Amino acid sequence: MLERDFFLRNTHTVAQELLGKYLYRQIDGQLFRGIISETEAYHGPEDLACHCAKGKTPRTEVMFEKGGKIYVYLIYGMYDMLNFTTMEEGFPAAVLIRGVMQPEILQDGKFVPLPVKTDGPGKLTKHFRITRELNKNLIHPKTGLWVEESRIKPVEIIRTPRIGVDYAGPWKEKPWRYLIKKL
DNA sequence: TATACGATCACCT
DNA sequence: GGTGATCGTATAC
Repeated sequence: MLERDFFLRNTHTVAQELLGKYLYRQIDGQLFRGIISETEAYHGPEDLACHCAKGKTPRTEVMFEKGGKIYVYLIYGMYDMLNFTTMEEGFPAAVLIRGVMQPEILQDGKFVPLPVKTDGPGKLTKHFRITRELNKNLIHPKTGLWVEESRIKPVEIIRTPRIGVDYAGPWKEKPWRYLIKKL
Protein backbone atom coordinates (compact mmCIF):
# COMPACT_ATOMS: atom_id res chain seq x y z
CA MET A 1 0.00 0.00 0.00
CA LEU A 2 1.02 3.62 -0.38
CA GLU A 3 2.48 5.06 2.81
CA ARG A 4 1.21 8.25 4.31
CA ASP A 5 4.30 10.13 3.13
CA PHE A 6 3.05 9.76 -0.42
CA PHE A 7 0.23 12.17 0.37
CA LEU A 8 2.26 14.76 2.24
CA ARG A 9 3.65 16.23 -0.98
CA ASN A 10 2.42 18.85 -3.41
CA THR A 11 -1.19 18.17 -4.42
CA HIS A 12 -0.42 18.26 -8.13
CA THR A 13 2.35 15.72 -7.77
CA VAL A 14 0.04 13.44 -5.81
CA ALA A 15 -2.85 13.88 -8.25
CA GLN A 16 -0.60 12.98 -11.15
CA GLU A 17 1.13 10.04 -9.50
CA LEU A 18 -2.15 8.50 -8.37
CA LEU A 19 -3.01 7.85 -12.01
CA GLY A 20 -2.42 4.21 -12.91
CA LYS A 21 -2.43 3.01 -9.30
CA TYR A 22 -5.00 0.66 -7.79
CA LEU A 23 -7.78 1.98 -5.59
CA TYR A 24 -8.90 -0.77 -3.20
CA ARG A 25 -12.20 -0.89 -1.32
CA GLN A 26 -13.08 -3.60 1.17
CA ILE A 27 -16.53 -3.76 2.76
CA ASP A 28 -18.78 -6.54 4.06
CA GLY A 29 -16.40 -9.24 2.91
CA GLN A 30 -16.20 -7.88 -0.62
CA LEU A 31 -13.05 -6.51 -2.19
CA PHE A 32 -13.17 -4.08 -5.11
CA ARG A 33 -10.36 -2.47 -7.01
CA GLY A 34 -9.87 -0.23 -10.05
CA ILE A 35 -7.15 1.70 -11.81
CA ILE A 36 -7.33 5.37 -10.95
CA SER A 37 -7.78 7.17 -14.25
CA GLU A 38 -8.94 10.67 -13.43
CA THR A 39 -8.10 13.11 -10.60
CA GLU A 40 -8.39 16.79 -9.77
CA ALA A 41 -6.16 18.88 -7.50
CA TYR A 42 -7.68 21.32 -5.02
CA HIS A 43 -4.76 23.11 -3.54
CA GLY A 44 -4.65 25.70 -0.80
CA PRO A 45 -6.80 28.45 0.73
CA GLU A 46 -6.40 30.73 -2.29
CA ASP A 47 -7.89 28.21 -4.71
CA LEU A 48 -11.47 29.48 -4.95
CA ALA A 49 -12.62 26.15 -6.39
CA CYS A 50 -11.53 24.39 -3.18
CA HIS A 51 -14.05 24.08 -0.36
CA CYS A 52 -11.23 25.09 1.95
CA ALA A 53 -11.14 28.60 0.43
CA LYS A 54 -14.00 29.57 2.72
CA GLY A 55 -11.96 28.72 5.77
CA LYS A 56 -12.13 25.90 8.25
CA THR A 57 -15.65 24.55 8.88
CA PRO A 58 -16.89 21.26 10.32
CA ARG A 59 -17.11 19.87 6.79
CA THR A 60 -13.72 21.01 5.49
CA GLU A 61 -11.78 20.60 8.72
CA VAL A 62 -10.13 17.37 7.63
CA MET A 63 -8.41 19.11 4.73
CA PHE A 64 -6.53 21.27 7.21
CA GLU A 65 -5.14 18.24 9.00
CA LYS A 66 -2.03 16.31 8.03
CA GLY A 67 -2.51 14.68 4.62
CA GLY A 68 -3.24 11.04 3.95
CA LYS A 69 -6.84 11.03 5.12
CA ILE A 70 -10.17 10.53 3.38
CA TYR A 71 -12.47 13.48 2.70
CA VAL A 72 -15.96 12.49 1.55
CA TYR A 73 -18.78 14.97 1.13
CA LEU A 74 -22.28 14.96 -0.30
CA ILE A 75 -23.04 16.88 -3.49
CA TYR A 76 -26.37 17.65 -5.14
CA GLY A 77 -28.10 15.87 -2.31
CA MET A 78 -27.30 12.46 -3.74
CA TYR A 79 -23.66 11.81 -4.62
CA ASP A 80 -20.72 11.20 -2.33
CA MET A 81 -17.41 12.56 -3.62
CA LEU A 82 -14.14 10.84 -2.70
CA ASN A 83 -11.03 12.90 -1.95
CA PHE A 84 -7.62 12.18 -0.48
CA THR A 85 -6.14 14.96 1.61
CA THR A 86 -2.58 16.09 0.90
CA MET A 87 0.19 18.30 2.30
CA GLU A 88 1.36 18.84 5.85
CA GLU A 89 -0.87 19.96 8.71
CA GLY A 90 -2.10 23.53 8.33
CA PHE A 91 -2.13 23.62 4.53
CA PRO A 92 -5.61 22.66 3.27
CA ALA A 93 -5.61 20.61 0.08
CA ALA A 94 -7.00 17.43 -1.43
CA VAL A 95 -7.21 15.32 -4.58
CA LEU A 96 -10.65 14.45 -5.93
CA ILE A 97 -10.81 10.93 -7.35
CA ARG A 98 -13.03 11.34 -10.38
CA GLY A 99 -12.91 7.85 -11.81
CA VAL A 100 -11.29 4.45 -12.15
CA MET A 101 -10.95 2.09 -15.11
CA GLN A 102 -11.27 -1.69 -15.24
CA PRO A 103 -13.29 -2.06 -12.01
CA GLU A 104 -12.94 -5.56 -10.58
CA ILE A 105 -14.19 -7.62 -7.65
CA LEU A 106 -12.43 -10.48 -5.90
CA GLN A 107 -14.23 -13.75 -6.53
CA ASP A 108 -12.97 -17.19 -5.52
CA GLY A 109 -9.49 -15.79 -4.98
CA LYS A 110 -9.15 -13.90 -8.24
CA PHE A 111 -10.21 -10.53 -9.57
CA VAL A 112 -12.91 -10.58 -12.20
CA PRO A 113 -14.39 -7.61 -14.11
CA LEU A 114 -17.21 -5.76 -12.38
CA PRO A 115 -19.88 -4.92 -14.98
CA VAL A 116 -20.47 -1.33 -13.93
CA LYS A 117 -19.36 2.14 -14.98
CA THR A 118 -16.95 3.90 -12.64
CA ASP A 119 -15.95 6.70 -14.98
CA GLY A 120 -17.41 9.50 -12.88
CA PRO A 121 -16.97 10.54 -9.23
CA GLY A 122 -20.59 9.75 -8.32
CA LYS A 123 -20.58 6.43 -10.12
CA LEU A 124 -17.32 5.40 -8.50
CA THR A 125 -18.53 6.00 -4.95
CA LYS A 126 -21.86 4.34 -5.67
CA HIS A 127 -20.40 1.09 -6.99
CA PHE A 128 -17.50 0.91 -4.53
CA ARG A 129 -19.87 1.74 -1.67
CA ILE A 130 -17.89 4.77 -0.52
CA THR A 131 -19.88 6.99 1.82
CA ARG A 132 -19.43 9.81 4.32
CA GLU A 133 -18.84 7.20 7.02
CA LEU A 134 -15.28 7.07 5.72
CA ASN A 135 -14.77 10.80 6.17
CA LYS A 136 -11.71 11.71 8.25
CA ASN A 137 -10.41 8.15 8.29
CA LEU A 138 -6.88 7.21 7.27
CA ILE A 139 -6.22 5.86 3.79
CA HIS A 140 -5.40 2.38 5.02
CA PRO A 141 -6.57 -1.26 4.71
CA LYS A 142 -7.92 -1.17 8.27
CA THR A 143 -10.49 1.45 7.23
CA GLY A 144 -11.36 -0.48 4.07
CA LEU A 145 -10.03 2.06 1.56
CA TRP A 146 -6.45 2.32 0.32
CA VAL A 147 -4.18 2.62 -2.70
CA GLU A 148 -1.59 0.18 -4.05
CA GLU A 149 1.12 0.40 -6.64
CA SER A 150 0.49 -1.29 -9.97
CA ARG A 151 2.70 -2.29 -12.83
CA ILE A 152 0.77 0.05 -15.07
CA LYS A 153 2.56 3.14 -16.23
CA PRO A 154 0.29 5.50 -18.16
CA VAL A 155 1.77 6.23 -21.57
CA GLU A 156 0.17 9.63 -21.82
CA ILE A 157 -1.39 11.89 -19.21
CA ILE A 158 -3.31 15.01 -20.15
CA ARG A 159 -4.42 18.04 -18.14
CA THR A 160 -7.61 20.06 -18.53
CA PRO A 161 -9.51 22.64 -16.47
CA ARG A 162 -11.52 21.19 -13.61
CA ILE A 163 -15.16 20.23 -14.02
CA GLY A 164 -18.10 22.08 -12.48
CA VAL A 165 -16.22 24.99 -10.94
CA ASP A 166 -17.44 27.87 -13.12
CA TYR A 167 -17.97 29.96 -10.01
CA ALA A 168 -14.26 29.97 -9.14
CA GLY A 169 -13.30 33.05 -11.16
CA PRO A 170 -9.75 32.94 -12.49
CA TRP A 171 -9.19 29.59 -10.78
CA LYS A 172 -11.73 27.81 -12.95
CA GLU A 173 -9.34 27.80 -15.88
CA LYS A 174 -6.35 26.28 -14.12
CA PRO A 175 -5.49 22.93 -15.76
CA TRP A 176 -5.65 20.99 -12.52
CA ARG A 177 -7.59 17.97 -13.81
CA TYR A 178 -5.39 15.00 -14.68
CA LEU A 179 -6.46 11.99 -16.69
CA ILE A 180 -4.99 9.01 -18.47
CA LYS A 181 -5.24 9.50 -22.20
CA LYS A 182 -3.43 6.29 -23.06
CA LEU A 183 -2.65 3.30 -20.87
C1' DT B 1 -35.34 29.85 11.16
C1' DA B 2 -35.12 30.41 6.14
C1' DT B 3 -33.04 30.29 1.76
C1' DA B 4 -29.96 29.28 -2.15
C1' DC B 5 -27.08 26.18 -4.38
C1' DG B 6 -23.48 22.70 -5.45
C1' DA B 7 -16.19 19.25 -7.32
C1' DT B 8 -23.22 14.92 -10.59
C1' DC B 9 -25.91 11.85 -13.21
C1' DA B 10 -29.62 9.91 -16.03
C1' DC B 11 -32.86 10.87 -19.04
C1' DC B 12 -35.14 13.86 -22.28
C1' DT B 13 -35.52 16.50 -26.84
C1' DG C 1 -28.48 20.90 -26.06
C1' DG C 2 -31.48 21.14 -21.36
C1' DT C 3 -33.66 19.65 -16.91
C1' DG C 4 -34.97 17.43 -12.49
C1' DA C 5 -33.73 14.78 -8.45
C1' DT C 6 -32.57 15.80 -3.52
C1' DC C 7 -30.22 17.47 1.02
C1' DG C 8 -26.18 19.12 3.73
C1' DT C 9 -23.77 23.28 4.17
C1' DA C 10 -22.97 28.08 4.27
C1' DT C 11 -24.85 32.36 4.62
C1' DA C 12 -28.11 35.65 5.52
C1' DC C 13 -31.66 37.33 8.44
